[in-house]
Amino acid sequence: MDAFYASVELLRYPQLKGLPVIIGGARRSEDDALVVKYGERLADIPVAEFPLLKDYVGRGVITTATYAARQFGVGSAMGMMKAARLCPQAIMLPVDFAQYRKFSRQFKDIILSIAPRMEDRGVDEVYIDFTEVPGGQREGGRVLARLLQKTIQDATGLTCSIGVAPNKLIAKMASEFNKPNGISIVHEGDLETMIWPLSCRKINGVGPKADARLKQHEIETIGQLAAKPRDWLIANFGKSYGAWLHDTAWGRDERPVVTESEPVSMSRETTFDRDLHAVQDKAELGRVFTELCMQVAADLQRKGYAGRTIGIKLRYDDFKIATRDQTIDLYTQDAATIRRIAGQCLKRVPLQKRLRLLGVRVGNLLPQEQAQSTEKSGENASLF
DNA sequence: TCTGGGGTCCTAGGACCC
DNA sequence: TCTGGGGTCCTAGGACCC
Repeated sequence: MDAFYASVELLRYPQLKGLPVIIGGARRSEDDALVVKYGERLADIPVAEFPLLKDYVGRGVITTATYAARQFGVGSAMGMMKAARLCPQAIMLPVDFAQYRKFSRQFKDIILSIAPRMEDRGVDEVYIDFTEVPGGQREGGRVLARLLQKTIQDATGLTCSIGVAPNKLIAKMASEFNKPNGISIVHEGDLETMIWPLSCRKINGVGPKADARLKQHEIETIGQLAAKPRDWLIANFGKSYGAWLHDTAWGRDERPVVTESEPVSMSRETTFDRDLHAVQDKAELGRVFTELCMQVAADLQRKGYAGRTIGIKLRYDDFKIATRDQTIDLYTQDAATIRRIAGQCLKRVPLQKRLRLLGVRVGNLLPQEQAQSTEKSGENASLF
C-alpha cells in the first residue's frame, strides 16, 4: 500500500491532499481537541488548525510521510526533530492503529476474494501467488495486478504498488520500481538490466550492517555481488548468509507464499517521556511494568494464545539493550503470573543506568486449547 | 536533532540427556 | 585418567522487517 497510514488519514482529512503530512509523534490531546470541536465534520477543519511538525517537542519517529513530505527528504523511521528541520511546515497527525487495521483488513479481504493464496506481511504489505488464479498469467500478470488495484481503490480509496515476478525476492524489489500506484513486471531474463544495477541495500534481508560490510569489499550493487564467487561469499559472510547472498544476487528464491502462520511471541513496550531511574523512579516504573504485563495478558487472551517464556527488555539511556527471559512449566496468559516471572527477570539485569524503554514479552506460544491440554499432561507427569 | 513499537529468525554457548 | 557424538532445550544478543 502506498504511504499507507498517511493515505488512510487523507481519507478523513481530504483537505490535506497534496500537502506535506507526517504520521507520528503523539499529541493525542490536540487532535482530540480538533475532533471534539468539529465533531463528525472532520473534512471541514481548516488546514490552519492542524498541528505542525515544527511545534512538536518530544521523542519519537515518523512512521509515514506523504509523497509531498518526502520531497523534503522526510522519511519513515526518521527522528521527529530531524524531520522538523527538513520540513517544519509539515502537518503532523498522531498514529491511529485501530483505523489502519480496519483498512488493512478491508484491502486484504478484497485480495483474498480474487487471489486466495496470500501471505500476510504486516499491516500494509502482502505476497500473492498468481499461479493458479484464472487470468493470472495474462500480459505477464499485468491484467490481474490492474484488477487488484482497481478493486482496492474503488472499495477503499487507497492506492497500492504491485511488483510481479517469478519469486518473492524479485517481486518485492519490483514493487518499489513504480510508486505510487504502479505496476512493474520483472521476468527472469530481466535480472541483469533491472536488478543488478540496484544497490545491495534494496535486497529484502540486507540491512545497514550487512550493507556496510559489503561496501568494505567494494560491493555496492547487486551485480557486483553476483560477480563474487559463491565460495568467496561463504568464506567472508558465513556458510548460511554467504550462500544466501549468492543465491539472492542471482535472483534465486524458492520460498513459497505462506498463507497460514501462528504467532511466536507477543509483546508490549514503551519509551518513557524522560529517562527513568530504577531507584528514584521506582514507583512510576512499577506502574508502567504492571500495565505492560496486563496489556500483554489482554492481547494473549483476546487472540486466544498462552505462552511459557516470559521476558523483559530494557533500553538504557545510552541506547544499549538488555533482555532477560525465563521459561516456566505451564503455559500462561495470566497478568499476575506474567508480572511475577517478569519481575524475577528484572532482578537479573543491571539497573544502574537510566532507562529509556521497558518491554514485556511472552513467547513459546500455543493456541489456548492446545496449551491447556499440554498443561494437563504436564500436571499428570508431575504426579510421578 | 537522537533514534517507536511489534514482530521473526539466526547464532552461539551451556546444560543436560542418551 | 581421560573423555565421543548426537540431540534438545534454554538464554542473550543482534540483524532485519513493516
